[in-house]
Amino acid sequence: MAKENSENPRFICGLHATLHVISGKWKPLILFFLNKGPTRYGELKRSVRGVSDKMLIQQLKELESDGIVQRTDYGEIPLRVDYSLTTFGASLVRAMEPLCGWGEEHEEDIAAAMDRRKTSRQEAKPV
Amino acid sequence: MAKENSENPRFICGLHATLHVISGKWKPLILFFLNKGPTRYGELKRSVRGVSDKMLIQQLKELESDGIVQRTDYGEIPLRVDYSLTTFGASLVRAMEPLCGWGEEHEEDIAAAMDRRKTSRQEAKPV
DNA sequence: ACGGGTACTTACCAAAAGGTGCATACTTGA
DNA sequence: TCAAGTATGCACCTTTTGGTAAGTACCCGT
Repeated sequence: MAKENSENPRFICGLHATLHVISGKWKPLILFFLNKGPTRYGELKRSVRGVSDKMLIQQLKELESDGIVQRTDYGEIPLRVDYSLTTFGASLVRAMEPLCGWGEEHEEDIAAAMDRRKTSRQEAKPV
Repeated sequence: MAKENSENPRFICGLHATLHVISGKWKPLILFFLNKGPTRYGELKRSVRGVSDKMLIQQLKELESDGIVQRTDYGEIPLRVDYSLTTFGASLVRAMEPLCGWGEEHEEDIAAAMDRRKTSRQEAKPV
């Protein structure tokens, strides 16, 4: 039942495919900052507040292996690496814009709904 | 460190917010089918192949609490319920379209990248 | 009365995602 | 030499998510 990926390794709709690329707790943030231009690892880490090294590296690697971001090692004496969007990545970011817009417009409703769910979960597990 | 949601309960960018609404293993699929029109529970279950009752109901409830879908109980003698997109939900689906398009165009690259990751994970844990 | 269909609900479990913190290897500045 | 900074790796653990399987309550046809 869990192995029917032999016949249809593809997705139901394109969104399904896209979500595999952009979902991950820090990916939208990373994409958001990289969209502003190439960013050094440490700089990125300071921008994406709250992310740990492990998570940042992990998500960057995934984005890299998906061809969304590009890692550049300058091979310089004091370690120097930066990350930037590939052309492919830039096209993704462009396609994401309407969804960003929608999210911005309805941020409050979404936040309210999230709070509602968070609250009821807390009520379910009191102590 | 994990409780800094007191000052900024909002999101970094709209995408961040949107992803909270559409991420969930079956949500894109559900949205995809509901976009075709109101659908009865059982019908939806048969459409979204492989989903269990628990998951389908759970995701529908979340979408409902987010105001994306609408549950209609016809109160008829043999139980009859259907689900449809709200106006809000329809606007979300519209905003999702470019991302769907991007996903469709690059389905193969995405699938290839996913396979690459799946394979290396299997190699890492042989037995 | 029984099997099957409707729309769920629940308890229990496994897998995936994410978090913490320490370790590396190499640097520069004090 | 010691601390601090660069970019990463790794082991371990918790949280979240998803899956399995069973049960409920109602109805219908046989």
